[in-house]
Amino acid sequence: MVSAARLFARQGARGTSIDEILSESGTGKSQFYHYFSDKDELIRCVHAMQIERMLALHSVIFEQLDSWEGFELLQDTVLHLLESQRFQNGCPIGSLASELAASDELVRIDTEQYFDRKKAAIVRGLTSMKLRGELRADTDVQGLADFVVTVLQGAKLMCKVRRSADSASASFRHMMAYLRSHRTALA
Amino acid sequence: MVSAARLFARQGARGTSIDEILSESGTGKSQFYHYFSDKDELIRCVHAMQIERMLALHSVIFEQLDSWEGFELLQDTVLHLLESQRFQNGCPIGSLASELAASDELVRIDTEQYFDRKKAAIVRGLTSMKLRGELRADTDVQGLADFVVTVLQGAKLMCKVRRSADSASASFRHMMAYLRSHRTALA
DNA sequence: AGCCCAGTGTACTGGGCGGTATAATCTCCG
DNA sequence: CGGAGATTATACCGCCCAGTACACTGGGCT
Repeated sequence: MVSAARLFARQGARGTSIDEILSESGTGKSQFYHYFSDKDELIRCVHAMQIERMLALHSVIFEQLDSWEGFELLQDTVLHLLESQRFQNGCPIGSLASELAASDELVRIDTEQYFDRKKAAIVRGLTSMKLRGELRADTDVQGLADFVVTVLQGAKLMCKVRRSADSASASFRHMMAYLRSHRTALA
Repeated sequence: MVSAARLFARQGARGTSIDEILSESGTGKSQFYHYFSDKDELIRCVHAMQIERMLALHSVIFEQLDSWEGFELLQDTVLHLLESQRFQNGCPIGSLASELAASDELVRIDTEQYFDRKKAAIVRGLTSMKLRGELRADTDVQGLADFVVTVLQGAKLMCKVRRSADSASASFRHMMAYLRSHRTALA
């Protein structure tokens, strides 16, 4: 499963054969078909696993999203994660979604829920900042959260294509500047 | 070639067979191998064609990017394009890049140049706004252009996954608000 | 007419794919 | 020990894939 994830990131789900995954993981075919009914199920499981892995990895950060430092931490973490793979993979969830969202409805819905959960965490953080009076009362928390998710996802694609963090970090800088433009005098 | 593009958008390049393309376009195999040496070349040609098509389609808008109305027009055009395909495809260039950038270096580089050309058009527009005194003198034109490209790309992925323009249009709204926050008193 | 040849239709090939069948092995319990 | 059931290795199957071979067409030239 972890082998499958690695290969999917490198060559896409459709571009990876079951035999390849098996030889990389050192297991046999009977094991595979014992745990999964077919390749599509494997793809969905890998995708769901990546989603849970990402959300778990960021869960601590998500709880700190009620401060500017929290958002800084979020973008730093994303950049470090991308750098640790030398900007070669971008976002495994986004990549798989791009490849399969149009043809596999279950993958599409799982991805949608992933974005929803990310957005919800951001909404929570921004809302409590608003309640504390750090954000202006007329701040569009929902739209802003969508905006953050969009920028994060776009930035990860930029990294993958450009093999560099330059565009992504510039985008993050501007995103943060915009977020901060909603702060009140008190904050 | 246009059939190939349509199928690639729906099921990805790796998920589309040559036979499928041929039966959809009503041509034979000998024609295909007369014009292309192999499938990879077709993929690259389709990708390059999509890039030129997109840039040509936006060329008029790119020339108007020296005004707020120009940017409004850009985002409206992108949204209309996405809507006309019922948000099922997102960005064909971004999708293909997500799928293949890690394994096909030529596709990656073509995509990078596509982003560069888009960015250059935005830089031109913002620079002339700056020279006319509509943007603050300390505006980071380069970074801002990267930011716009990133948001556009992220928004197109959001449309594809969510099958709705809500996230995208919220993101565009906030992007515009941020751009406008750089205007001078005179503008 | 006779020839040529770029362009086209189509049958074919070898290999790799997803998936299955079957036999061997391990594990647990009497 | 012995046997039953779960787990695993491996040989295999049919299909579909990318790519090739080859026969055919029709228009231009002599």
